[in-house]
Amino acid sequence: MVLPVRKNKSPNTPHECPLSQCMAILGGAWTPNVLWYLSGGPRRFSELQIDIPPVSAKVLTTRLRDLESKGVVSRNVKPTSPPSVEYALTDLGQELIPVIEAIVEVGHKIKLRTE
Amino acid sequence: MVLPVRKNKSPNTPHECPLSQCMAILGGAWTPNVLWYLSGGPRRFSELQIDIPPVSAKVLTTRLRDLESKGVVSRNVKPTSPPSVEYALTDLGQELIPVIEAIVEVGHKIKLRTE
DNA sequence: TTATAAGGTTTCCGATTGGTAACCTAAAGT
DNA sequence: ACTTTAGGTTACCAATCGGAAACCTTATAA
Repeated sequence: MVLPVRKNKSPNTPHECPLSQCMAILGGAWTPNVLWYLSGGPRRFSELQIDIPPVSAKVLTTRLRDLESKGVVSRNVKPTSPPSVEYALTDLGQELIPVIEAIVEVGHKIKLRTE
Repeated sequence: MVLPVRKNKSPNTPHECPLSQCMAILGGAWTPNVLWYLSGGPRRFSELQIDIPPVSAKVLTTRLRDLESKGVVSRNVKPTSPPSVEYALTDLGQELIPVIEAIVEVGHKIKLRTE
């Protein structure tokens, strides 16, 4: 007795995979963390380093540049001395907040299970 | 004029980072896709391969094993010949659905912007 | 005049990923 | 006798990732 493969599509068939679209943004190391901290308001480079101690300067720079090029984060150089740079979520970035919140919420539930 | 670093914590301070907890689950390649298709009901190995054509057998196996060990997915071998194996979301896995849905929704919005 | 600050960049390197392709088992169909 | 099927496993390989540490600039403060 051989089970036939159900050739029908799964009920959930994304149209050209929005999942991958979005995960391309969230994918890199520390990306969700950066977005989370920025969701609390604009934040400077050195402040993000304090918020997320394990992130290296190299990776933090890379992430912020990536997010900027994707239109998720804005970069604002203030004419102080030495110049300070403030990062903030763009409108598109704001749209990601529900995702981050959902992730955080599940993270809590997972903790409750493992404890 | 030197800007003082705001030493206060960001308003959003996760308590021992549920973000990382959850991202540890969602992190691997194709993981969100697998969860998405499983959210439509139980699905067999070969069916998932059809659902997600670019995933290799090796990676799909790895993902499913990972998810199983994390209690997100259940594995059920049916006594057919050759044996067929059905994967399904556990209760914990169900809790991830809102996250996946949030990701999909943002994916759509991103598409609208880039078009 | 030397140090410090902010916000990086660059180089080097090892670890982790993920892909390809070959292989495996046992039973059932042809 | 041979092939197909389901669900993998294994070995090998190249690319990518991310961490550590050193370095850079320019203006002000000590």
